[in-house]
Amino acid sequence: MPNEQETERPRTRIQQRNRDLILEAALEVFSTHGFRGATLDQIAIEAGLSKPNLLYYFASKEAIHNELLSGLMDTWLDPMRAMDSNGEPIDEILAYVDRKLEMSRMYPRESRLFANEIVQGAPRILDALKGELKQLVDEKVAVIRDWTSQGKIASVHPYHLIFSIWSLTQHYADFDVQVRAVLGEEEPFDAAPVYLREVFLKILTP
Amino acid sequence: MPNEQETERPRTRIQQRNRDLILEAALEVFSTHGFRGATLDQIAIEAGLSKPNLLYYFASKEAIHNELLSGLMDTWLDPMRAMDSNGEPIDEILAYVDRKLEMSRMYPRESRLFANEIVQGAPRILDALKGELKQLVDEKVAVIRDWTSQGKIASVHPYHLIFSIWSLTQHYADFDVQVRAVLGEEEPFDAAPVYLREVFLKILTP
DNA sequence: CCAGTATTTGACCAGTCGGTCAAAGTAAGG
DNA sequence: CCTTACTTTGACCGACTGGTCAAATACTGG
Repeated sequence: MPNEQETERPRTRIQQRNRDLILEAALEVFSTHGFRGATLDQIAIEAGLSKPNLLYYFASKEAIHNELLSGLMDTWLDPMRAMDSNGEPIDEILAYVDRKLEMSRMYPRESRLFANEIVQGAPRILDALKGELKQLVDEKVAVIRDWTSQGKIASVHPYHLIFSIWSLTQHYADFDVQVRAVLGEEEPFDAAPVYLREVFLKILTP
Repeated sequence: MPNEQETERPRTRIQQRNRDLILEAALEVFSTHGFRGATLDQIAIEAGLSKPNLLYYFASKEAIHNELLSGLMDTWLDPMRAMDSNGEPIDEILAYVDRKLEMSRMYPRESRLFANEIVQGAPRILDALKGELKQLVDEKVAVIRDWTSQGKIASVHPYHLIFSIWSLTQHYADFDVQVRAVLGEEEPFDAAPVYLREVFLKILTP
């Protein structure tokens, strides 16, 4: 049984392929219906496998969801980790905004998966938010405070600055339907990068 | 049968009270689990009524959800409607931001109800987004364009300006759990109004 | 080619889902 | 007080839920 030891990677090519198929399908379904709204049957159909076959590779519905979330958490925080405390402050933050927006454009389903989880109270990743996430944010906040005190960027509340970046970039993935409904034909991601760069430049310029 | 004609208001006090109880309970449940993740049994328990009794007042699960959404849509757009094209441009926009943020603080469940619906593809309110919402936004965008061309506010993409306002204000309701996890003890809504006012002042100042 | 292992699935299970219905209970007006 | 309309509910329905299991099938190394 391949799912007995969750920590080690699958061995065979079949296991690798099917786990990938399942996670891909699960991402699709979980991101559009939330955890409780998603069903194993849906995921099975989407993956082109039988339901018992899903449960041969993963112990439970929750196990699939957990795998997705924890696997994603790392990737998701990469753009923030890449902020360089030795770089030029404004450039570093603007580059972070760019990376984050690009992430939303490339991986909207991943963004919505997190959005669903957090909007619904984050019952399954609250620990990661209070731990891993908070730790990284605290670290970067210290860097931003440093930049502020050196007069390199305007004096803004560092935590809320970060919330702004998350909020504005993820909005284009999470609320994509609404944005498109309002814009009509116009493509959201055409003007968004330019607009956001402009906005954060104004916010950060001392 | 009180739910036969959906357009007219309930007559008796009992009907009024029970419909309110149900909608209140449904708001609680739908906003934390999304449409598919919510169950009638949960809503019934939350409302202190039996499940068949729910369905005596509302035709179906979807009818309850629809009633909530359409009832909310109006209230939700009020802060934007209140923008006065004859007022002082920057004041008007900043006041709109304030009202919107206050809305998120006072009615976080309503905000999450919409967030759930839209993140999940807005299958039940897409028409309202493309119609009512788009119309109102288009109207206000025209006003903003006017202000811009008069040099009263900085030249920013009006649609994306509005998306910013929605995004930043609703973030504090929809992602409340995450914001609190990162901030620790600090109360989000203490600094948020000040920060947002500061941000939009910078964005709008010509 | 064959034995042993990895993979797949049909049949099935108990619990829950949204929803129905007839019957019982309650309120109100004359 | 009694009729009539409104309200409530226990019992129930078929469909679906996450999950199990034994048997069947495919794959692999020797």
